Amino acid sequence: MPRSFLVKKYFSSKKPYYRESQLESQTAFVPESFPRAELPTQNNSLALTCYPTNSFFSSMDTMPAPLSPVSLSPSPLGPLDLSSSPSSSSSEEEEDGGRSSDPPSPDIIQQHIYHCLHCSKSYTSLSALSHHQMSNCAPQQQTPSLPTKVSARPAFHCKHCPKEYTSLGALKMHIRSHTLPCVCPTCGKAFSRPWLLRGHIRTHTGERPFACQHCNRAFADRSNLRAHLQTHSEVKKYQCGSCSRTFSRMSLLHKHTASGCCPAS
DNA sequence: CTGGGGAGGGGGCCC
DNA sequence: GGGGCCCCCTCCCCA
Repeated sequence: MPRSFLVKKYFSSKKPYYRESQLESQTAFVPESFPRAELPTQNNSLALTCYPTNSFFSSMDTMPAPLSPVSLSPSPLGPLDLSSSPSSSSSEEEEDGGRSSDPPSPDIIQQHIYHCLHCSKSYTSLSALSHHQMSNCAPQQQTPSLPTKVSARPAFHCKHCPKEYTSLGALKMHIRSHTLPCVCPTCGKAFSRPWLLRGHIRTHTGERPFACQHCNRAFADRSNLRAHLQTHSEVKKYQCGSCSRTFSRMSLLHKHTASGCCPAS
Protein backbone atom coordinates (compact mmCIF):
# COMPACT_ATOMS: atom_id res chain seq x y z
CA MET A 1 0.00 0.00 0.00
CA PRO A 2 1.53 3.25 -1.06
CA ARG A 3 2.49 5.49 1.74
CA SER A 4 1.40 8.74 0.41
CA PHE A 5 -1.78 7.14 -0.60
CA LEU A 6 -2.58 6.53 2.99
CA VAL A 7 -1.65 9.99 4.00
CA LYS A 8 -4.02 12.17 2.19
CA LYS A 9 -2.41 15.50 2.45
CA TYR A 10 -5.23 17.36 0.98
CA PHE A 11 -7.58 15.98 3.53
CA SER A 12 -5.95 18.22 5.98
CA SER A 13 -4.41 20.95 3.98
CA LYS A 14 -6.02 21.07 0.62
CA LYS A 15 -9.59 21.98 0.77
CA PRO A 16 -11.85 21.50 -2.11
CA TYR A 17 -14.13 24.41 -2.40
CA TYR A 18 -17.77 23.85 -2.38
CA ARG A 19 -20.67 25.89 -1.35
CA GLU A 20 -22.77 24.75 1.49
CA SER A 21 -25.62 24.51 -0.89
CA GLN A 22 -23.57 22.17 -2.94
CA LEU A 23 -22.82 20.12 0.05
CA GLU A 24 -26.42 19.87 0.78
CA SER A 25 -27.23 18.86 -2.69
CA GLN A 26 -24.40 16.44 -2.72
CA THR A 27 -25.62 14.86 0.39
CA ALA A 28 -29.06 14.77 -0.96
CA PHE A 29 -27.86 13.00 -4.04
CA VAL A 30 -25.90 10.38 -2.28
CA PRO A 31 -27.58 7.15 -2.99
CA GLU A 32 -28.65 5.53 0.20
CA SER A 33 -27.13 2.33 -0.96
CA PHE A 34 -23.75 3.89 -0.55
CA PRO A 35 -22.61 3.29 2.92
CA ARG A 36 -20.66 6.15 4.29
CA ALA A 37 -17.69 6.41 6.51
CA GLU A 38 -17.04 2.79 6.13
CA LEU A 39 -13.42 2.01 6.18
CA PRO A 40 -12.34 -0.19 3.38
CA THR A 41 -11.09 -3.51 4.42
CA GLN A 42 -9.34 -6.16 2.56
CA ASN A 43 -12.43 -8.17 2.16
CA ASN A 44 -14.65 -5.32 1.68
CA SER A 45 -15.34 -4.83 -1.91
CA LEU A 46 -17.05 -1.65 -1.02
CA ALA A 47 -13.79 0.03 -0.52
CA LEU A 48 -15.18 2.85 -2.48
CA THR A 49 -17.35 3.70 0.32
CA CYS A 50 -15.30 6.42 1.58
CA TYR A 51 -17.37 8.48 -0.47
CA PRO A 52 -15.06 11.24 -0.59
CA THR A 53 -16.80 14.13 -1.97
CA ASN A 54 -19.45 13.73 0.58
CA SER A 55 -17.85 12.57 3.70
CA PHE A 56 -14.94 14.84 3.92
CA PHE A 57 -16.23 17.77 2.08
CA SER A 58 -19.01 18.06 4.52
CA SER A 59 -16.56 18.84 7.22
CA MET A 60 -14.65 21.33 5.21
CA ASP A 61 -14.83 24.97 5.30
CA THR A 62 -16.84 26.22 2.51
CA MET A 63 -16.29 29.04 0.21
CA PRO A 64 -18.64 30.94 -1.90
CA ALA A 65 -18.31 30.09 -5.50
CA PRO A 66 -20.28 31.11 -8.46
CA LEU A 67 -19.22 27.99 -10.18
CA SER A 68 -20.69 24.91 -8.77
CA PRO A 69 -19.29 21.71 -10.05
CA VAL A 70 -21.44 19.47 -8.06
CA SER A 71 -20.08 16.08 -7.60
CA LEU A 72 -23.08 13.94 -7.35
CA SER A 73 -21.25 10.82 -6.83
CA PRO A 74 -17.83 9.81 -6.50
CA SER A 75 -16.90 11.48 -9.35
CA PRO A 76 -16.97 13.84 -11.99
CA LEU A 77 -14.42 12.19 -14.00
CA GLY A 78 -15.03 10.52 -17.18
CA PRO A 79 -14.08 7.03 -17.92
CA LEU A 80 -10.53 6.20 -17.21
CA ASP A 81 -9.98 5.60 -20.81
CA LEU A 82 -11.00 8.98 -21.85
CA SER A 83 -9.96 8.59 -25.39
CA SER A 84 -13.45 7.91 -26.51
CA SER A 85 -15.47 9.99 -24.21
CA PRO A 86 -15.40 13.64 -23.47
CA SER A 87 -15.29 14.26 -19.81
CA SER A 88 -18.24 16.48 -19.74
CA SER A 89 -20.62 14.15 -21.36
CA SER A 90 -20.20 10.92 -19.60
CA SER A 91 -23.30 9.22 -18.65
CA GLU A 92 -23.78 7.53 -15.40
CA GLU A 93 -22.17 4.23 -15.29
CA GLU A 94 -21.60 1.80 -12.60
CA GLU A 95 -18.61 2.49 -10.51
CA ASP A 96 -16.74 -0.40 -9.39
CA GLY A 97 -14.03 -0.98 -6.97
CA GLY A 98 -10.51 -0.75 -8.20
CA ARG A 99 -9.13 -3.60 -6.24
CA SER A 100 -6.20 -5.33 -7.71
CA SER A 101 -8.06 -8.59 -7.96
CA ASP A 102 -10.86 -6.78 -9.59
CA PRO A 103 -9.33 -4.26 -11.90
CA PRO A 104 -10.78 -0.88 -11.52
CA SER A 105 -13.49 -0.13 -13.86
CA PRO A 106 -12.58 2.70 -16.11
CA ASP A 107 -16.05 3.90 -15.62
CA ILE A 108 -15.49 6.73 -13.34
CA ILE A 109 -18.42 8.90 -13.33
CA GLN A 110 -18.01 12.43 -14.35
CA GLN A 111 -21.12 14.35 -13.93
CA HIS A 112 -20.48 18.01 -13.78
CA ILE A 113 -23.38 20.17 -13.09
CA TYR A 114 -22.46 23.78 -13.11
CA HIS A 115 -24.98 26.04 -11.57
CA CYS A 116 -25.10 29.71 -12.14
CA LEU A 117 -25.60 31.28 -8.82
CA HIS A 118 -26.90 34.42 -10.34
CA CYS A 119 -29.85 32.69 -11.84
CA SER A 120 -31.12 29.18 -11.61
CA LYS A 121 -29.67 27.82 -14.78
CA SER A 122 -27.46 24.81 -14.81
CA TYR A 123 -24.95 23.65 -17.34
CA THR A 124 -23.10 20.48 -17.98
CA SER A 125 -19.83 22.14 -18.69
CA LEU A 126 -17.85 24.91 -17.24
CA SER A 127 -17.43 26.49 -20.61
CA ALA A 128 -21.16 26.59 -21.09
CA LEU A 129 -21.62 28.17 -17.72
CA SER A 130 -18.83 30.57 -18.43
CA HIS A 131 -20.37 31.53 -21.68
CA HIS A 132 -23.67 32.04 -19.98
CA GLN A 133 -22.17 34.20 -17.31
CA MET A 134 -20.16 36.19 -19.74
CA SER A 135 -22.92 36.87 -22.11
CA ASN A 136 -26.20 36.63 -20.35
CA CYS A 137 -26.11 36.68 -16.67
CA ALA A 138 -25.11 39.71 -14.68
CA PRO A 139 -23.70 38.92 -11.30
CA GLN A 140 -25.93 39.89 -8.48
CA GLN A 141 -24.12 38.38 -5.65
CA GLN A 142 -20.73 37.26 -4.58
CA THR A 143 -17.67 38.21 -6.44
CA PRO A 144 -17.48 36.68 -9.81
CA SER A 145 -14.25 35.04 -10.69
CA LEU A 146 -15.02 34.80 -14.32
CA PRO A 147 -14.88 37.87 -16.35
CA THR A 148 -18.08 39.38 -17.50
CA LYS A 149 -18.74 41.67 -20.33
CA VAL A 150 -18.70 44.59 -18.03
CA SER A 151 -15.29 43.72 -16.83
CA ALA A 152 -12.57 45.51 -18.69
CA ARG A 153 -9.90 43.26 -17.32
CA PRO A 154 -8.56 40.79 -19.78
CA ALA A 155 -7.56 38.31 -17.16
CA PHE A 156 -9.55 35.37 -15.96
CA HIS A 157 -9.32 35.29 -12.22
CA CYS A 158 -9.49 32.28 -10.05
CA LYS A 159 -11.86 32.90 -7.23
CA HIS A 160 -10.14 30.39 -5.01
CA CYS A 161 -6.72 31.90 -5.14
CA PRO A 162 -5.02 35.02 -6.44
CA LYS A 163 -3.99 33.48 -9.71
CA GLU A 164 -5.21 34.87 -12.93
CA TYR A 165 -5.01 33.61 -16.47
CA THR A 166 -5.24 35.09 -19.88
CA SER A 167 -7.48 32.41 -21.27
CA LEU A 168 -10.52 30.60 -20.09
CA GLY A 169 -8.91 27.32 -20.90
CA ALA A 170 -6.03 28.01 -18.60
CA LEU A 171 -8.39 29.08 -15.89
CA LYS A 172 -10.46 25.97 -16.30
CA MET A 173 -7.37 23.89 -16.03
CA HIS A 174 -6.39 25.69 -12.90
CA ILE A 175 -9.81 25.49 -11.33
CA ARG A 176 -9.61 21.76 -11.53
CA SER A 177 -6.83 21.91 -9.00
CA HIS A 178 -9.37 23.39 -6.62
CA THR A 179 -12.39 21.33 -7.48
CA LEU A 180 -10.53 18.07 -7.93
CA PRO A 181 -13.16 16.56 -10.13
CA CYS A 182 -11.46 13.25 -10.70
CA VAL A 183 -12.24 10.96 -7.84
CA CYS A 184 -10.87 7.51 -7.34
CA PRO A 185 -13.76 5.08 -7.09
CA THR A 186 -11.74 2.87 -4.84
CA CYS A 187 -10.52 5.17 -2.16
CA GLY A 188 -12.18 8.45 -2.93
CA LYS A 189 -9.03 10.43 -3.37
CA ALA A 190 -9.56 13.32 -5.69
CA PHE A 191 -7.35 14.66 -8.42
CA SER A 192 -7.34 17.57 -10.73
CA ARG A 193 -6.73 15.67 -13.91
CA PRO A 194 -7.80 12.35 -15.30
CA TRP A 195 -4.33 11.13 -15.98
CA LEU A 196 -3.34 11.81 -12.41
CA LEU A 197 -6.20 9.63 -11.36
CA ARG A 198 -5.12 6.95 -13.79
CA GLY A 199 -1.68 6.98 -12.26
CA HIS A 200 -3.19 6.80 -8.83
CA ILE A 201 -5.39 3.87 -9.74
CA ARG A 202 -2.28 1.96 -10.65
CA THR A 203 -1.39 2.12 -6.99
CA HIS A 204 -4.50 0.07 -6.38
CA THR A 205 -4.07 -2.32 -9.25
CA GLY A 206 -0.35 -2.72 -8.99
CA GLU A 207 0.00 -2.11 -12.66
CA ARG A 208 3.50 -1.06 -13.62
CA PRO A 209 3.61 -0.42 -17.30
CA PHE A 210 6.96 1.33 -17.36
CA ALA A 211 9.74 -1.19 -17.21
CA CYS A 212 13.40 -0.50 -16.87
CA GLN A 213 15.50 -1.85 -19.70
CA HIS A 214 18.47 -2.37 -17.46
CA CYS A 215 16.96 -4.23 -14.58
CA ASN A 216 13.78 -5.98 -13.70
CA ARG A 217 12.16 -3.08 -12.05
CA ALA A 218 8.99 -1.59 -13.34
CA PHE A 219 7.16 1.52 -12.40
CA ALA A 220 3.68 2.80 -12.43
CA ASP A 221 4.82 6.25 -13.39
CA ARG A 222 6.97 7.27 -16.28
CA SER A 223 8.61 10.01 -14.32
CA ASN A 224 9.69 7.55 -11.70
CA LEU A 225 11.13 5.29 -14.34
CA ARG A 226 13.05 8.23 -15.71
CA ALA A 227 14.40 8.98 -12.28
CA HIS A 228 15.25 5.35 -11.83
CA LEU A 229 17.14 5.25 -15.11
CA GLN A 230 19.42 7.87 -13.67
CA THR A 231 20.56 5.33 -11.14
CA HIS A 232 21.93 3.26 -13.98
CA SER A 233 23.82 6.17 -15.36
CA GLU A 234 27.38 6.64 -14.24
CA VAL A 235 27.18 10.33 -14.70
CA LYS A 236 24.16 11.71 -13.01
CA LYS A 237 22.17 14.42 -14.49
CA TYR A 238 22.37 16.92 -11.69
CA GLN A 239 25.73 18.21 -10.67
CA CYS A 240 26.76 20.27 -7.70
CA GLY A 241 28.39 23.42 -8.90
CA SER A 242 30.83 23.43 -6.05
CA CYS A 243 32.03 19.91 -5.53
CA SER A 244 31.07 18.50 -8.90
CA ARG A 245 29.26 15.63 -7.33
CA THR A 246 26.45 14.42 -9.48
CA PHE A 247 23.05 13.26 -8.41
CA SER A 248 20.30 11.35 -10.03
CA ARG A 249 17.68 13.81 -8.96
CA MET A 250 17.34 17.48 -8.53
CA SER A 251 15.93 16.87 -5.10
CA LEU A 252 19.05 15.00 -4.09
CA LEU A 253 21.17 17.86 -5.32
CA HIS A 254 19.04 20.25 -3.36
CA LYS A 255 19.39 18.17 -0.25
CA HIS A 256 23.08 18.00 -0.86
CA THR A 257 23.46 21.75 -1.05
CA ALA A 258 21.03 22.31 1.78
CA SER A 259 22.98 20.01 4.02
CA GLY A 260 25.86 22.41 3.88
CA CYS A 261 28.23 20.25 1.95
CA CYS A 262 29.20 23.19 -0.12
CA PRO A 263 28.79 26.18 2.15
CA ALA A 264 30.77 28.38 -0.15
CA SER A 265 28.28 28.01 -2.89
C1' DC B 1 23.32 12.17 5.26
C1' DT B 2 22.55 9.86 0.98
C1' DG B 3 20.14 7.23 -2.42
C1' DG B 4 16.09 5.75 -4.19
C1' DG B 5 11.05 4.64 -4.79
C1' DG B 6 6.24 6.26 -4.67
C1' DA B 7 3.08 9.67 -5.54
C1' DG B 8 1.26 13.92 -7.14
C1' DG B 9 1.17 18.77 -9.39
C1' DG B 10 1.89 22.33 -13.04
C1' DG B 11 3.14 23.93 -17.59
C1' DG B 12 3.27 23.22 -22.23
C1' DC B 13 2.77 20.73 -26.46
C1' DC B 14 0.10 17.94 -29.61
C1' DC B 15 -3.95 16.11 -31.68
C1' DG C 1 -10.28 25.64 -28.36
C1' DG C 2 -10.25 21.76 -25.34
C1' DG C 3 -8.61 17.53 -23.64
C1' DG C 4 -4.93 14.25 -23.19
C1' DC C 5 -0.30 13.34 -22.71
C1' DC C 6 4.47 14.22 -21.64
C1' DC C 7 8.10 16.32 -19.19
C1' DC C 8 9.87 18.19 -15.28
C1' DC C 9 9.70 18.92 -10.75
C1' DT C 10 8.69 18.39 -5.79
C1' DC C 11 7.59 16.17 -1.58
C1' DC C 12 7.44 12.31 1.45
C1' DC C 13 9.13 8.25 3.18
C1' DC C 14 12.25 4.50 3.91
C1' DA C 15 16.63 1.82 3.81
